Parts: sequence; C-alpha cells; structure tokens
Amino acid sequence: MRPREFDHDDVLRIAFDQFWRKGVRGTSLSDIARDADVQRGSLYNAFGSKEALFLAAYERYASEYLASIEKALSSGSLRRRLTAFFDVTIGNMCAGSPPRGCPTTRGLMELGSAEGEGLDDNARRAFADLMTRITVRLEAVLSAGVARGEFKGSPKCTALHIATVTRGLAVLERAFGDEGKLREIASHTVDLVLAKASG
Amino acid sequence: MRPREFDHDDVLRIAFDQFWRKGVRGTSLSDIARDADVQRGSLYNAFGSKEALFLAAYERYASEYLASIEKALSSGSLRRRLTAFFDVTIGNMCAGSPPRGCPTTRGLMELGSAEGEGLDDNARRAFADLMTRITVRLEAVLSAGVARGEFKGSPKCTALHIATVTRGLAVLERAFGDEGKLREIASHTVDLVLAKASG
DNA sequence: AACAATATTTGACACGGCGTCAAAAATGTG
DNA sequence: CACATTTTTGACGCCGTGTCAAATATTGTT
Repeated sequence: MRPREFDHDDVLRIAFDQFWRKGVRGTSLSDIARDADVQRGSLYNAFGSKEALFLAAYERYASEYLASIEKALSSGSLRRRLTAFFDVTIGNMCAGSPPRGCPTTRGLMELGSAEGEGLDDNARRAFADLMTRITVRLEAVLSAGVARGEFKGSPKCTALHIATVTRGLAVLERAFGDEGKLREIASHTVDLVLAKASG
Repeated sequence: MRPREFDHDDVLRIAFDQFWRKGVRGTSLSDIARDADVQRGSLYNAFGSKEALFLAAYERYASEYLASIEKALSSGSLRRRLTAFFDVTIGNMCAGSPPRGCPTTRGLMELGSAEGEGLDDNARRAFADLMTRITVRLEAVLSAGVARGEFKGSPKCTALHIATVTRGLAVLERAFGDEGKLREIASHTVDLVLAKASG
C-alpha cells in the first residue's frame, strides 16, 4: 500500500495550534492543510472529520497538560502545591500573543452540549474527562494535606471548588485578558481554602 | 418610506432563543429567518450582520438578566442574598431541555478574543460588561455586609472570587450537566466566603 | 390625484467551509 | 510484470455569510 506522505503527529500539533489560536469553528481544514503542507482530502482520509481531527489533537494536548499539572501538584507544602497548580494553569491560558486562553474551556463551551443535541458529545466527554482527572488529583493532594495536618476541610468539596475557580479563571481571561487579576484571584482562593488550616 | 413588516423585538427574542440553544456559530440566519417569518435579507437590512444581530439580541437579554440578579441580591441577610444570587444564576443556566447553559459564558468563549484578532471585540465587551456589572453589585452587597457585621473580608476580592466561581459553574454545567453538583459547589462557596463572618 | 423620495423586501449572486467521491499515483506482493 | 491496497488529488454538492439590484410599499409634496 502507498505510504503516507506526512507525519501524523506533526499534523496533530499544527492542527491543535490553529484550533487553540482561532477556535475550532474558526479554523478551517484548508487552514490546517496549508500550514501542514497536506491536501485537505488527505486529512479527511486520515482522520475522518474535522471533529475527529480536533479530538485527536486535543487528546494529544490533554495528556501533556495533565502531566504538567501533576508535576506542579507533586512536591512541597500544600500551599506551595496549590500555588504551583494555579501558576501552571494561568501560565497556560495566558501564553501566546495574543493569549490563547484555556483550550479545554474554550472547546467545551464551543462544542459541548451538556446533553442531547449530541453532535459533539465525544468532544464534550474528552473535556469533561480532563477536568475530572484534574479534580481527582486535587482531591488526592488535599487528602494528603489533611493527613499531614496542613488542611482541615472536605477534600472532595474543596477540590471541586478549586476546579471551578480554575474554569472561572479561563472565562475571565477571555473577558478581560488581565493576567494580574487572574493571579490575584488565584492567590485569594488559596488563602480562602487554607484559611482553616493548621490554625 | 415603506414600513417594516416584522417586529424588531420579536425577532430579537426569537434570535436569542436560537443563539442560546444552538450557539452563535451553530445558528444560521436562515434558521432565525424561518422561525421569525422574515426574509434573510431583511435581517441584514435591519441589523447589518449576524454579529450585530446577536449583539442586539444579547443586550436585550443582558438587561433582563441583570435585573433578576439585582433583585436576588436586594433583600435578606448576606447569606440569603448570596444564596439567592446563586439560585438565579444556576437556575438560568440549567433552564430548558436540554439545558442551555449560561449564554454569557458560552458566547464569550465562542466569540471573544481577549485581545487583537478583534473580529468580535464588540461582543467581548458586551460580555465583559455584564460580568463587571454583576461583580460591582456583589461588591456593594458585601460592603454592606461588612458595615452590618455580617462579613469580614475584602469585598472587592470576594466579589471577584464569587464572580469567578459563577463562571466556573457555567463551564461545569456544560461539562457534566449535573445541576445538583453545581448547587453543592455554590453552597460550599457561600460557606467558605462567610466562614470568617460574625463568628 | 399624481409623483418623487425613501426604506424595505425579495431573489440572485459570489465566496468560502465541510464532506464525498472517483480517478490517479505509489507502494508491497505473487 | 501484474495485482491489491492505500493514499493523494481534484472535482463536486450542499450550506452559510454577505452583497447587490430590482421590485414593492409608504410618506410627503405639488
């Protein structure tokens, strides 16, 4: 059989970069094809559809991103871990010029329908999955904090709260583009969450 | 001059309903034209562009929504006001079947670029404006809470924190569609914010 | 009452994006 | 060398946005 003339992973990276910068619906397969030096038809042959291409590209990103989150959460005091978590999160969404925002949040609001209409339910699941994984990781870190006396409270509720704030930050980034404000909110959140701690 | 054959406000309501259900990019002017019994060209003549039509429809919604938020924040203890605020917010984003989510958050992530790329900067400003108004209102309520001894903390930081959580809830609604979870988070947030209060 | 001025409606058009298809091209295999 | 298989390539249909000119309906003027 005829060999493929392009690198699968290169295309995924190039595609995700465009999706991230211009949004999923704002990026055409022609754009990606031009950037990747591939014919548009080849993309359909290789991935099937725009949504499937996005999904593949997103999952590539998600595993890398999750790894960086886990690294940030993996050492130091609880306060240090949470601060590092927000640093990575905010750094990610404010990177680029202009800033590209959080691809998970952007993609979710652009493609996800909470139920039915099910056009892009696979994408929705992928986004929800990353959020769940992060929340679970946060909960584990908070539980460890309880065990060490660094934190008093419900790890489950608190992890969910922090995850919610994280998503809110992604929205505020789009609205105001003010990284300083995001960092203030993050810092205030850490203080609030740790207020009852070791006091 | 020839009189218009359709009601401006009716079209705005019909259009916003579609935008809300199917997203801005997922709604075509043909859809709206059919639903509103108007020719597509008439919409362009009356509003200029799809974005302008959305903007007009959104601003109609925003003023109504802001009024309902202000009502919720206007009576009772601080705890009661914040609870009512979250009730209205969550009720709004979970209404409809399937739930339509928060139109501000959805629209912002779909259209807004934090900077440059400036295609839809007017829309971004409209979304940011509503968020700012709500935050200002929250801050005023919290300041009043401080004056009455119901709350100890920074009204500014706390208002921003609550606004952030609100946006995060809108994202989680899309991801999981679990209204109960949203209410738990809201309740936990109120507890957290009021933890230092009147104790 | 006829007519000009003005705004709206209507249908056709260009352009671009998504997705499909068949034909052409490039490899491995008997 | 001929065959099977997969990828590439270019053409097509469909739909969405936005523009335009011609047709239509109303108001104001003479």
